[in-house]
Amino acid sequence: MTVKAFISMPPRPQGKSYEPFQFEMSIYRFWEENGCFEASDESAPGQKAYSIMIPPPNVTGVLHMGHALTNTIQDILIRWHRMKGENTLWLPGTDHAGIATQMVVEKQIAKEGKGPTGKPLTRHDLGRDEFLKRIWKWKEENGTQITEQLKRLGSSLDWKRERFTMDEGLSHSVREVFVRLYEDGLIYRGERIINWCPRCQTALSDLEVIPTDRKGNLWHIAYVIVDEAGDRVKNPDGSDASVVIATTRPETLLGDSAIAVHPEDERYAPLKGKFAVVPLVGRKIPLIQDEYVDREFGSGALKVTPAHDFNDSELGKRHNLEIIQVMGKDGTLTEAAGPYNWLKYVAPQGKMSEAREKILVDLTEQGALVNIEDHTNRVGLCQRCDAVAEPMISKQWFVKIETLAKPAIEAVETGRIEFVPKIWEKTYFEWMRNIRDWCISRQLWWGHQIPAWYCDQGHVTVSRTAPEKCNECSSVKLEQDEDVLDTWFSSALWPFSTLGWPEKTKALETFYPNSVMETGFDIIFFWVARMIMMGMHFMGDVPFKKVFLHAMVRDEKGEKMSKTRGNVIDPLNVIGEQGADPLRFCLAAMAGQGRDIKLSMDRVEGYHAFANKLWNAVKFFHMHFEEQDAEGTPRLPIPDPEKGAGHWLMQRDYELIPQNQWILSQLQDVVVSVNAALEKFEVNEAARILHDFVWHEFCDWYIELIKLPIMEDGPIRIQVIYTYRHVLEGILRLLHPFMPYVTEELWQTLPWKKPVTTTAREKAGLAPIQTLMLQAYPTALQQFKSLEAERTIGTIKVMVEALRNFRGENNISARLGFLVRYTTQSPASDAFIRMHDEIICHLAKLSEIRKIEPHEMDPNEIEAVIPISSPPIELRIALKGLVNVEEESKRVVKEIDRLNADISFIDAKLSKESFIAKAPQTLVSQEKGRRFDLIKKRTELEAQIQRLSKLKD
RNA sequence: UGGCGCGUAGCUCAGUGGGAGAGCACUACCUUGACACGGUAGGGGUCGUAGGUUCAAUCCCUAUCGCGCCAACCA
Repeated sequence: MTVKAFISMPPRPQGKSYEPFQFEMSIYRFWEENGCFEASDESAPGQKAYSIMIPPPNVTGVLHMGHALTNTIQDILIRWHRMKGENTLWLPGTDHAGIATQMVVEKQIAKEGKGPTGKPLTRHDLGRDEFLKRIWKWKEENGTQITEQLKRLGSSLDWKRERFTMDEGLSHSVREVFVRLYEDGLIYRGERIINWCPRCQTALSDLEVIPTDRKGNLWHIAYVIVDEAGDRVKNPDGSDASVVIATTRPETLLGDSAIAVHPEDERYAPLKGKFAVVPLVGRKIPLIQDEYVDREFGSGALKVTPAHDFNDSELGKRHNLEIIQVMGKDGTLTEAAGPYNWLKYVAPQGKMSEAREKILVDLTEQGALVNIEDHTNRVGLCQRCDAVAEPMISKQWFVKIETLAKPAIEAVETGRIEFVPKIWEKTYFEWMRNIRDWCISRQLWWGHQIPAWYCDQGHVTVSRTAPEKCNECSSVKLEQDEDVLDTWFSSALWPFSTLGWPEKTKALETFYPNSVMETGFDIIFFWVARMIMMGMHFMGDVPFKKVFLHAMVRDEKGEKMSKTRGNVIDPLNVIGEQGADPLRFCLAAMAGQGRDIKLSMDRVEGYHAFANKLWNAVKFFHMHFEEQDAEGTPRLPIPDPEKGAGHWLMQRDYELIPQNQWILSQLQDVVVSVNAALEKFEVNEAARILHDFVWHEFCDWYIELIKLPIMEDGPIRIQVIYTYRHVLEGILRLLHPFMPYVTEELWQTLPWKKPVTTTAREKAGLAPIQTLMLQAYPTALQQFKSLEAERTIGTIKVMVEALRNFRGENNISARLGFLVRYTTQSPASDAFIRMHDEIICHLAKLSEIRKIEPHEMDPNEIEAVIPISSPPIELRIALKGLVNVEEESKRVVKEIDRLNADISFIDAKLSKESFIAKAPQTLVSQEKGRRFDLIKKRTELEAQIQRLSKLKD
């Protein structure tokens, strides 16, 4: 087998600073061309498989912040697992998005010309086949936009496995599922009340209707009461009896088939068995009694319109009422509306419909309209077009959900599927336990056409392929159902249809169940629940083991970003300005569980600065590693540590200088906590730990700590270079899932890179490749843990910080080095300073630090005294010519104030007997020890104040 | 109506039953040989309010206010 070499990255000189646009695109190409994203259908022996299916974005989609967040989180998980050596699959794809896509193309053709009636062209003018061709064409031309944008973000998706919900394979899965569910009696066709969008002209599922508060009116309308024979019923006072009902939709009265009152409502007791007359149409309808009616609302009487209201429909069934369909599918009233036929019942927001207006005028004329109130009520809006969706009786296909829901509920109850954060399980159960049948047919053309055929006798034949004759009567005059399936029907199959189901593929065996489903909580019902139901039913196993639900990205005001609101922050603009890595890191850092993300550009900029910081830390390495003398020869050649710098260091960890031991020790803690955080999906915690380590430990302290030793000639320099190199490797690997581009770019510049491979590469006969993205994710090396070095560097930090505080508070120029003398009675402390005097001087910018014995001290010299408790040392700085006594007094007073506050706080605690008695003993003695140190420090500072004040006199 | 979440520095957000943290912004000093996209020092919060549990509460419990989300059959 010939082994193909990898396509190497074009060499690039390292720029002065972090400029992401210089390299992001070419790095992505480098990864993709070399097949770095590809998973293997079969894992190697002993190798774990890890898989995530992308929540397929709409083909019509444009990358928004929600996509950016979800894909960043998924990419972090995927890259982390891939680096852990697992056979990792992240499968890309897009969703055909029925209504959305159809609408886009309909708008397009409407602009193109006029139809035969002179109106803009519609899909009906083109015909089904032609229209579908147009959509496919649109899809070929525009459907890659979103995937290109995902690439820009750095998403390491296995593009060779990209799927589309209407591609051949997935369409095959859809038909298979439909037919099997039909055969199992879990899909049926029936006439039921559904939501209808008069603008989209299709049925909608319950979920696709958004309940929205709208200001409107409550119209009170009087219905005359008659008896069986049609004669008017009189009140006791002799007047005509009537019932007043309140409605928000007066036009529906045309379809009334009863008036309902509460059975125990005494006001209406005399009217039992009587009838009401619907105004305008004069229909006689029964007065019924039902406990559903709320006596407190309005007059306590309710008009019942079974054809156009979900509750009324239930009432209608219970009381066997007539169903009168007065609202047509086209947005106008039907023949059943009599004289009002053809009037429009749809209206733009804020306006009254033609039908309603006419009916109100007529009601007023007849004197039936007795009162009008302002009233805010909730109307259902079509999720796609915002039109008011009307409940309507219609013949549609439904999925019988109860049977499917049961195992899906159990899967979560038993913990076979775990929601993260767990809080969402409650939401899931709540919905699943009250779930209603799912209306899956849509009166659209773009989608999976329902595999049901009708013969001229009206028989139904459901089949995987076009049948030749009717199953029942063998008629050959067959026509396929014109409707298509709800887009979510095909999405529900995504975890297995994408892997080749119903074929028993190797990929399916390897990657089902998926490891994680990462998505937004807003589609738990639309998608997550349905995937679980379908997965349990068809695969007999959960579709995924974990559901990780991320927060919602909102704008700076905390409002939901949406196209209609026009408050969308375009991630591509952010990437263009700041780079993909800063955006990713920001989203990761803000993805705390249980809180919405208000995106702040300031923070993205902050992470840009972070990337730049990292960039410069690598630049510093190169500067020293490649240092040359005047003739251009390397200052000191550093040999390649054949088995890696880490191995080299491990061999002689006991002889490393404390700076090196310290940073290696700290790195182990970071490795442990980052892995632990990722395990718990706490990407924000992992990001925080890495940011703080890189900036505040590695850059702020380590680099400063080794600036002197790295200049030395000889073994110390080599050991520093190796340590630096090793820690840099660790940082870049740890950070890679979060900031893939900059870490790869920087890693490529480093010496001693080792090529690596994957199962997929091996099987494809590809050579190992030099890339950071496939290097092993760091695991802790306990041997590098050194508490002693941590103590040493910790002590140095304390002293340096005290001296810096002295300098800062006294406004001593950073360039002015001064002499510090110290006194101590502890030989160990003395030795400590002698050992680390160079570092201390360098970090605190001192000219010198030297011991002074008490008898050598000049009693007339005015000194600042800085007491350090551990090690027990007093640092002394001659003030003359350095600082003004008043300034220093102020600093010391401030310090004493702080100490006093601390001491009284501790005293308050220690003086309480209950504390001594009940608090843990370790805490009590710890507090006592602290008090002792603080008092000692204070005594010294007070003496200092005494001396300073004497001087002022 | 029910369920849930949030309320911590000017802003955006971490966090914890034992003296409140970061980034940005702010003040002062520093263009120091990685980095001014930087460094050092500093200012700034009674952790929404009121009770309770506890030796100890920003954290746990209860109530309350404010904001937001979700699910609902009040026409």
